[in-house]
Amino acid sequence: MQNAVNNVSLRIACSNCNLRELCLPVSLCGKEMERLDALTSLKRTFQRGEYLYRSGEGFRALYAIRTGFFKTQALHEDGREQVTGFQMPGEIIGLDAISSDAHTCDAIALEDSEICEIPFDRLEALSRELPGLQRHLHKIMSREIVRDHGIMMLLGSMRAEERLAAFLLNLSQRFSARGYSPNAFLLRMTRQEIGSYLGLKLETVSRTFSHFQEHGLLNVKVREVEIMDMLRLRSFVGSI
Amino acid sequence: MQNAVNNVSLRIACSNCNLRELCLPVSLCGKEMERLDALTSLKRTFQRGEYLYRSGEGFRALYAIRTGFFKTQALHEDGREQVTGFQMPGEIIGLDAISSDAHTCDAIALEDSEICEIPFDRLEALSRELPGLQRHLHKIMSREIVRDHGIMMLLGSMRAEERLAAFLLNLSQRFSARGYSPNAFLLRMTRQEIGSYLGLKLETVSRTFSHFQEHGLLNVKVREVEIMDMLRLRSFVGSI
DNA sequence: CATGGTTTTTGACCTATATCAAACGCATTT
DNA sequence: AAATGCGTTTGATATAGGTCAAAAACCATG
Repeated sequence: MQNAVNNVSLRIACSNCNLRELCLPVSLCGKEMERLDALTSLKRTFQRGEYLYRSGEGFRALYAIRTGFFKTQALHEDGREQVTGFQMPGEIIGLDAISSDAHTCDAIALEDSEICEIPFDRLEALSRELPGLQRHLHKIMSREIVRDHGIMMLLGSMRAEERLAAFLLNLSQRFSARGYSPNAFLLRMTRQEIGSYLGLKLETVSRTFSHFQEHGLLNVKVREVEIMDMLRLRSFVGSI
Repeated sequence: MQNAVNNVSLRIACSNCNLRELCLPVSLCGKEMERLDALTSLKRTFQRGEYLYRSGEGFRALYAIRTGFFKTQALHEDGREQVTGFQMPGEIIGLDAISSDAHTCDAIALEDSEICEIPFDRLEALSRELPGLQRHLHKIMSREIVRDHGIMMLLGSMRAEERLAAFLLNLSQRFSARGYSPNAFLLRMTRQEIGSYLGLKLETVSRTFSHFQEHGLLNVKVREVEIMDMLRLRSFVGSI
């Protein structure tokens, strides 16, 4: 909602960023990492509700999330919007804009967040020199394609309970990879946003949470989720 | 279904391929195109029903479709399968495999087809030398991401009629870009495959075709489609 | 700590699409 | 020409999830 200009420049290098095992620098040696540092000097902070970019804006850079949480949403001309993803620290966002040199969706901070700007032409130039970086960039793009196929599968052939279970397990796994508990976490998004992402109405999301709670799979208290029975939740996904 | 080994090597270079404006060579000069030719010498033919690759197979190459028609499908462990795309000449397939060095879906010829194999490590090496090729490869991957977001939107928030209209308009536009009529074309896939792609059951696809025909939007005769009222069909997509 | 606005939950009812089933059409084989 | 088989169409019925509505919980603000 807001559009404040309280974006600060901070000096934190890839080489001592605690996300380097998840983010772009994967598999780079010290010397190479320094060169990546030189590209990614610009950090910016965003308050909850602020836009990182908007659909239609020119493409200049990819963004690595350092802290916080974002959502991306595509808008239909008729006003309908679809959440296409929720991004957390270490993930790269803006890849969709490469194809047309313009962003094709909005990226909005779901909580106060900090990003790291990666000018794309300089990233391309560096990746021509560093095969390891080049390969990793390709892997990141490919991973996004695989992720999208997973969501297509979810939207195309799963029932509401399976969708929500898959969503929660995915969040759990990503929190876990970042050193947080896989069993208890805070949802940063509304029921409406979860529903948009999963192709469900917010009431259905809410009801499905309640069902899971009734069956002892989860403890849900609005935004706080605790997974009580991970195995049974897993068996939900793809069990019919 | 079959797994014949009637794959022939043919000598057709990118430089004289009539798909060069759609495929990888976009924006390469003569000298550069020759170098790409050197990579893509292996062409193979596939009969209807043959697999180009299968989920789980090791990743070595991308494939450019020269003639024919393919589908890609992802399989769920429980046997459910979801068609993730239909590919036609000039399109590049196999991008999902980069992330894990293994294919994550099956690619199956829907009619007798011919592909052009592009060994990925050599493509990466060449794209380190040719910035134009590098950028184009990135655009191709990004375009795939944007395409997938479109399908997510379709699956997540459109009704059956909108989905089918969007699907037909997309085919129409792609046939048109290849010099074929945008108004009349042959469907290469079954109702079941269309349904899987659109998140609908085959009966719903069939009924929706019938509705469109009743309303004078289409003439459908099994696999032959003629679009009678393109504008009204367009107004269907995203009209509520 | 009262207020107003947003988000979530729950209930009652409705509809788009799924499911089940049968007939039909077209192509291939015998 | 009959038989076989797959894909398609159409009808009758069922249901998962949508819609509408109201209450409850939560959050930010003065």
